[in-house]
Amino acid sequence: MPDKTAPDAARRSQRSRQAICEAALSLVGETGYDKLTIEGIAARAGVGKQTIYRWWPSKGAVLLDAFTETMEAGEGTLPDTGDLATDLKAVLRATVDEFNDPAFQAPYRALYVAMVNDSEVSAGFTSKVMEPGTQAYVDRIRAAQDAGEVSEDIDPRLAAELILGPFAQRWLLRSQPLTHEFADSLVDMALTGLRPRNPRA
Amino acid sequence: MPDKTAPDAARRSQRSRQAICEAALSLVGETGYDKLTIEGIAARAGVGKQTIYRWWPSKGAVLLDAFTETMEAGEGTLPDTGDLATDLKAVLRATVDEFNDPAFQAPYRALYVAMVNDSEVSAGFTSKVMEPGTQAYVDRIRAAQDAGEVSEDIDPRLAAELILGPFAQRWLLRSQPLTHEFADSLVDMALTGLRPRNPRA
Amino acid sequence: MPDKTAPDAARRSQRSRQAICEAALSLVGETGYDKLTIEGIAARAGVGKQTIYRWWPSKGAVLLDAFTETMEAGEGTLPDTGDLATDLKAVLRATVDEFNDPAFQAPYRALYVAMVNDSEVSAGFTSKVMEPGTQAYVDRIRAAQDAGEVSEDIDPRLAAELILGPFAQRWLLRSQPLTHEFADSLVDMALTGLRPRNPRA
Amino acid sequence: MPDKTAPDAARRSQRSRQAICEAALSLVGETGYDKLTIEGIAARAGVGKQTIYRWWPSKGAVLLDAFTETMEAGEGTLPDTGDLATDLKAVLRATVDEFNDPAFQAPYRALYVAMVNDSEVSAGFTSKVMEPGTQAYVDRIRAAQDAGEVSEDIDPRLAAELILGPFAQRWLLRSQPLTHEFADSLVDMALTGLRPRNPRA
DNA sequence: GCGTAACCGAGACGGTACGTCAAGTCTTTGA
DNA sequence: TCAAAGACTTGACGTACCGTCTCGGTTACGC
Repeated sequence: MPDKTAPDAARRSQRSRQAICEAALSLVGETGYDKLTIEGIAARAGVGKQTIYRWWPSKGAVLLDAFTETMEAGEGTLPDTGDLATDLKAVLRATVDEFNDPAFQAPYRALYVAMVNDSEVSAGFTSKVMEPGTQAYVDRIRAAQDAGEVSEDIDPRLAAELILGPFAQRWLLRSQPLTHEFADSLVDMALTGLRPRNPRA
Repeated sequence: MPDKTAPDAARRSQRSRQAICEAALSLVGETGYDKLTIEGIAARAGVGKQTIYRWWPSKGAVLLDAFTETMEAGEGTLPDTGDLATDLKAVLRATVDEFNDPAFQAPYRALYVAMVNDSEVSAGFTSKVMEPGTQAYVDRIRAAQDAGEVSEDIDPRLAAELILGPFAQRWLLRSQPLTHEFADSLVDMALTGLRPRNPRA
Repeated sequence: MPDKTAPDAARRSQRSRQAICEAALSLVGETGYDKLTIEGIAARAGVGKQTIYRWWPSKGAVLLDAFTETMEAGEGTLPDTGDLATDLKAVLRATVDEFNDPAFQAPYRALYVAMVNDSEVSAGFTSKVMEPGTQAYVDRIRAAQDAGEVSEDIDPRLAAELILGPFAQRWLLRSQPLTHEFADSLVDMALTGLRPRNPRA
Repeated sequence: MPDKTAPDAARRSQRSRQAICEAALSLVGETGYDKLTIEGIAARAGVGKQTIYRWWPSKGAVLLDAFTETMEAGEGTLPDTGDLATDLKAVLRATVDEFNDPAFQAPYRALYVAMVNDSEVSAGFTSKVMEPGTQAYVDRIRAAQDAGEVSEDIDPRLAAELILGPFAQRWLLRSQPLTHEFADSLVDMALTGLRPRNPRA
């Protein structure tokens, strides 16, 4: 006996689910996160509001689902040419281009908002969107460690954050433009560190 | 060139302004950003709604004003004991504690949301809130350069971002807890970089 | 051809409609027409504002509906004792009493205001409220014509107005009190006219 | 002990008074009574709101003042050609034309609303606007009594109402158009009455 | 001829109500 | 049988005015 007349997932209409996700993505691109409404999504999807409320707890959750759907085929690995700096720069430059594309930026920024507000969404976003990307960095760095290109005693995850954190911040704050030069400098600095290579001695 | 019959700032009631800022801060702490309403602020402040709309364009702007007011006395400099790592760790540990304090965290997180949504707020937030803090790091790092503790050819601002970016990211994503250990590791890694200090030694 | 995605009248909640009408009538009696507010009606009726806006275009229209509802059972005929003067006086005296009753007067006066302002309401008021009452007079006068008591060449409708018009004006203007004597005199004068019965000749 | 620090009428600005009256009349013609606002009048007149509140208790009172001002030169008498019917018809036809003029109709209708709502205005309206007009009818009818044209035992004031009441009613209700034919019929019927002139002849 | 007391314009203030929009719940209807 | 359609209550939105108040400035009177 279900506690709350739980919906029967088996009978779920895939057509509706699809339409709702598409509507949510296209609307958030047009109007931004906080003008995104359940009513609007329902109307655009040609669906009753209840169909949304039945399956998602909040508009943030809808957005998260919609977003993850578009990136099913996450390319989980970074290239490995043997030179870590080159590989990281290549990937980060591509990411720069992606985050400068308005069509991609709008829903991503919306998700960020949804996430900061709602720790439910936060968990999903972290594990489904952020984690795969980060893990690819971690793997590549670990490979570099095995090749002796990176010091053994550093934590690869923290190292990944050292690169991705400043990148994300600059994108969020819009404080300075995201450029390829920025990507390159960031990688270089992360690899080298602040301290002089050959201290006095 | 008057934009729209601008209100006369000279006649502005300081009592109201104060009350509105306080109400905004206390409410955002209680209910979170997206349950924060202009009506609620007006009611709590004992003020007509129009008095808010007259002086601020959005609730994000109110929040920004309210927040900046509490940090007028920005501590603009970092300590300088001569050892950069020690100084950065000390400050970052203090920041960790601050960002773990729920009373501080709520309005700050709210501001982040306001900012990601609204590039108007974004600019104000960056220049009034982020910039002073970042600048203190920049100054300290430049001092370290003068002392020969940091390589001459790095950009101090980018270096500051290298530390603050990962920190902000971890706080926003709630992916892992903010601890003193994290602060220390972050500083160490930023100073040293990923590459082995003494390659092939 | 529905103008604007017209609501589906079949699904209309009769409970809400009833409550709104009752609330409107009781409130207008307490506060007068221009202190009557949609918000007040909604609150008193325990109903959302939107439920009012969905079905009525203005507070005048609500009032008109509410008022007509109370007089569904319009007694459409005047007594006919064979003596027109007697019958008219009897009815007009009753009307005097009715219009001196504050409980009746308030909403009626309010409707007058709504009507003078708004020709939409004006038409409804005329056809649903005024017309039935006037028609009863017309019928009785026509009967009197058939009985030879009233001249054949007068227009019964104009005759009805000859009696009701002065009555309504005195009520509206509050210039002099509405009394039974006034009713009697009015009927007498309307029947006899100003001219001497037996002119010189 | 002054009740409310009454303003000093001697120092009143006639320029402002004039401007307010003109603004009130022109605005009520453009927007109707209930869209007429004190703020609007003040703005149009180039006057502070307080200047209105200082001298008038309500917008109805302003309107009444404004209206009476335009009819200072009240034509206090009806023509007397010796034939009452002719004279009454002439005047009533002129009144028909006046009340069909939109420029005149709008403020007059507005005043009616103000009056039905507010018994303060009602008294002023009756005595300053209605009374002079009615009195002219009363005088003319009394003259006709002296000339033997009208029965001695009728009340001239009631007689005046017998004509003016139906006229006002038809104008207010917009139930049927105001025409010269209506004016003529009304006068004829009022003079003759409903009963046959020569019963049983 | 010089305060000084008023009215004046302007408009900010704490409020109320507007008419709209959307949230989230509940009921009716059709396939 | 359940999804759609959509009416319902609730409540915030941003706007328009309310009537009160305070601000300089400008008369115009009384000393």
